[in-house]
Amino acid sequence: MNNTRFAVGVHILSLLSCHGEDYVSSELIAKSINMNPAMVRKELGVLRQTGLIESKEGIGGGSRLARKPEHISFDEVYLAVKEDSHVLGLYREDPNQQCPVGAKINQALEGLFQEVETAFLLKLRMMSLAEFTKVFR
Amino acid sequence: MNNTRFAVGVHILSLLSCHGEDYVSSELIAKSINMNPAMVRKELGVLRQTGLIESKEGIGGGSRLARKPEHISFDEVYLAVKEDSHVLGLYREDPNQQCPVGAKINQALEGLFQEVETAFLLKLRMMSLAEFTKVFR
DNA sequence: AAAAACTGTAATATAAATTATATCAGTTGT
DNA sequence: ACAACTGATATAATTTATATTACAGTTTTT
Repeated sequence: MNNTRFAVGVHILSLLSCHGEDYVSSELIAKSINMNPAMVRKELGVLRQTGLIESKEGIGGGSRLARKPEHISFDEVYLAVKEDSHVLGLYREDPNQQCPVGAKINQALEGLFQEVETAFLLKLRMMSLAEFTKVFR
Repeated sequence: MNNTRFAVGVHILSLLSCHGEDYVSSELIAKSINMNPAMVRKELGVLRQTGLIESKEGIGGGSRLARKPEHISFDEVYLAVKEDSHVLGLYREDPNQQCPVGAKINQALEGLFQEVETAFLLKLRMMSLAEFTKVFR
């Protein structure tokens, strides 16, 4: 995760949260983030697919939260944007199988990564969008 | 963290752990990881600066653990390799200060990131190199 | 004291990931 | 029919990560 996607996701959801049930255009969102509207729409697509937001086309269209911010937690946001990345990064592709460590390192790392990610998600699950957006009011 | 540095760090430390008090050359390490020796030495430099390993130049030289693996935990490894990256990624550089959300988002994200990272490090601190390397024996 | 086996570091090149921009067809309200 | 939107795609620019090469400096051995 060496990108801004989680930050962007949270920014988007915070904005939508602040706009209640109104639909917010990608252009308005883009201006707030200072980001290209096309990229915002791409990220909106991801959030929509995970069921966090809903969008409407045409005049007066845009996006809004699919649920109350009380019921949106950050683990969902993370899972939506993480794709195949990992909190602890990547593995090396082909460690030396002749070496006792090289032969088993990736399997061992996978276990470690899994365990850490589980704890990590548990922490994120405890944090809601509603709680987070209090700062903006 | 969209790189292999944590994995590489753990791989190096595991190898050293398996070699007890012997010095292990960067070339041997590089072969195990399947990585260029110069890059390995660069990473060794980072681990050395954090006090996790010690190195010796010249013939018969190389690196070894500075402490027993029982006393090396993964939060140290993470802190050594993370540099300025963050578990949850990066912030956007200049959100719109005219927007109530844009004006405060980075400050709010910083709090969130901090809290998550603290929990994350706590989890890593509970995992020792000694425990991890059991798989290799 | 010279050779050999190492490290430490820097410079440069290549590859991959991230972000930006431009474009346009399709939808919906007026 | 027009205007304000979304959704999607293609392409470019930028940044980050990885690889490679080279060489001066250190330490042991002969």
